[in-house]
Amino acid sequence: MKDPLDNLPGYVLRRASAATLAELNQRLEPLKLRHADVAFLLLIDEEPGISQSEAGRILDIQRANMVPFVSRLEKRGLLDRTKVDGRSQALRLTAAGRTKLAKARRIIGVFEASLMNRVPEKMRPMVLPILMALWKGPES
Amino acid sequence: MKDPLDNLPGYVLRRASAATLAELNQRLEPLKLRHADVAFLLLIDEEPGISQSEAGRILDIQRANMVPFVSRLEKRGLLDRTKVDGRSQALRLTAAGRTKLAKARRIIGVFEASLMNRVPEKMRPMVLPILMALWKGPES
DNA sequence: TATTGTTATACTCTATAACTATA
DNA sequence: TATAGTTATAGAGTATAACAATA
Repeated sequence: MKDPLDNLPGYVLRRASAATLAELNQRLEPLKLRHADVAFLLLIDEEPGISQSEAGRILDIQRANMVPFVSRLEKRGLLDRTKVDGRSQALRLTAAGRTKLAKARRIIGVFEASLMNRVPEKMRPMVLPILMALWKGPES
Repeated sequence: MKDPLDNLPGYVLRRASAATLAELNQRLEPLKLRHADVAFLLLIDEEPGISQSEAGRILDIQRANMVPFVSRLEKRGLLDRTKVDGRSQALRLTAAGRTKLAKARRIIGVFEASLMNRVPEKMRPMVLPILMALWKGPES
């Protein structure tokens, strides 16, 4: 039976997100990482020394939820924390974290290419602009 | 600070979905409905007498998770179940369910229009095809 | 044998409130 | 006063396994 909600962009957006997320998590399973882990590692790699709160703001993860998130990755030896003042801590990848991230990058690369590949070639340049517009609105 | 993941379609897809979902749930809050409730009511309205399992297959909700989902809406008087054979039950909207859905439809309409509105006009015809392609791949 | 509805359960993700120590 | 990190907790949402009744 055809899904009668297929003409609602909001609904299709959600289904597309859920389906592709599940696929990505499956691809990352050999590394024992989830999609959110990789996003976080990518962010730390690009902004070494970033604080936990700032990372949470960028990734839209609440301060409270960052705590177990960070400490799990720290326990696995993928990142470390160094106090920068009495409150903040600077997050940096360890060598193991960088090695892990390099592997994750390859998986992400294949995954993102596969995503683009299912879109007809003519429309590919519109994918990112459209998704950004849906996310953040017309400006920005 | 700019989000350094903004060039990854998969990541932006997830953020766009999460942001718009949260917005839709907020718009639906006065009706005490969640986005999944409305999708379900829309489906029953278009396929009256559909079974619980079949609805779950279409909406990608597991049989086991349909149980509390359906019974909550039934307790609120929005739908009813009638046995069609010893196993299956036909789902149908009640009068109250149709009234509620009519209100939800107006909210959905405004929401979907607002979604399209944040996309530059030239790209709007591509929104649904691109999202469908990301969801289900090139064929279909 | 396969399917429907069901129960029980667990895990992830997300949300809120409150506390502490620092700035 | 505002912020960073933390604790505790609760609520969605989602996943699996197993069972009884029925097809």
